[in-house]
Amino acid sequence: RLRKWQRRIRVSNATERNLAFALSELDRMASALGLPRTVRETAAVVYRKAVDKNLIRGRSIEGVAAAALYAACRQCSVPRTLDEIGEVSRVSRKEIGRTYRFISRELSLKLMPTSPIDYVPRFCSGLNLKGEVQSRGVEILRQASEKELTSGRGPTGVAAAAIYIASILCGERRTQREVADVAGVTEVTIRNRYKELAEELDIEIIL
Amino acid sequence: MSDYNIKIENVVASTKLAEEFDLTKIEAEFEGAEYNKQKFPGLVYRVSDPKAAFLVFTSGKVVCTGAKNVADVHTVIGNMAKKLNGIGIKTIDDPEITVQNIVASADLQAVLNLNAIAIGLGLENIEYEPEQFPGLVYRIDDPKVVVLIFSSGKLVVTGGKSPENCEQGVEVVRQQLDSMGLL
DNA sequence: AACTTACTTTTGAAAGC
DNA sequence: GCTTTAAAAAGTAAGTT
Repeated sequence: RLRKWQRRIRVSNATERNLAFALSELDRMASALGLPRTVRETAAVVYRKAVDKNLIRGRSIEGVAAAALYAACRQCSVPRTLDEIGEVSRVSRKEIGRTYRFISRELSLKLMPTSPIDYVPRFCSGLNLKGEVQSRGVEILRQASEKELTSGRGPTGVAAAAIYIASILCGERRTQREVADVAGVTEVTIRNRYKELAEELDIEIIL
Repeated sequence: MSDYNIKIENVVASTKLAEEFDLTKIEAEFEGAEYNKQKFPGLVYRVSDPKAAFLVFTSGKVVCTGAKNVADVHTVIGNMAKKLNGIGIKTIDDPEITVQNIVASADLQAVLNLNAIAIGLGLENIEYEPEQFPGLVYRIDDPKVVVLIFSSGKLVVTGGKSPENCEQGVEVVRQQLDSMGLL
């Protein structure tokens, strides 16, 4: 009888300790990424649901925490790439992606892939671009989506290309190198995407 | 009629050619054979007749990959047995060959909206993470196969045990997309 | 900017860590 | 889970020329 009690207390302590560690991990990563409180809370909710469904078995707390944060960012429409989450996590991008798919399916998160539009505000502020450029970029992305120019392409690359074009159209030109750096893609990718967008959307770019 | 250009790209099969193998001896006798026990427990051997690659194990079991059709699998395994006999290694007469996996490609000849397909097939039934990979992953239970769907309309069907499984997989996808008006 | 090479995803068996 | 094999799809990346 007493043994059973002690065991429960021990398990309870371990569970609480793990939860506390996970929450501090979430806080640490969220702080490093400068994420708002709402995202941290969303991530905590996702993590707790994963715990309630025993999804941590065979997985590291760090991995599930990172995956929960990745999912939370997407749910809150302030996406971070797996690479960005990976940079502040001690778990590899590959495992975060794998864990994300697992908890996403098990918790039925049903998240649509990230829209390039969701990256526009962050990328534009990183490039010190005004709201006008953001609006232009978003408009270009809306048209791109309608003309099937985003299927299968990386959201960050498409967003970067749209911003690159918008910055030129608004007379606030940023170089491909600058846009590539804030978006975390290569100049080659921006070149490929922006040429495709300009061509299909009949946008004339005068350099 | 409708031609989806279904093409088998790779066939993986397994069999047992002997009760045991001396991989070190085979490595010494077979030109190009690679065997690093600490790296991988099997010996790797490539042939170009019909092109294929073998993984040979000490247990006598063999895995054959890279063949372009089921007939070639039997051909290359037969050739392999003869080569082994050629260096004095006895092999089992009529080895039971099991096709474990077939990879095929196909083309629906239509540009696809993967976001719409993701919703149409149900987010809980698919995986589509363009940040990581450009194809949408669709797992089918009917013929138990996995289909990778690309925006170009090209498909990759894998996991099937027979060419028929692959064809059925393509047909299931075609029909589902068609019924949702996404083709 | 072109080329080439290479890695992402999926599948399956084998024997061992 | 990993290791090794092969193969396609399309996007992205990295190293050369």
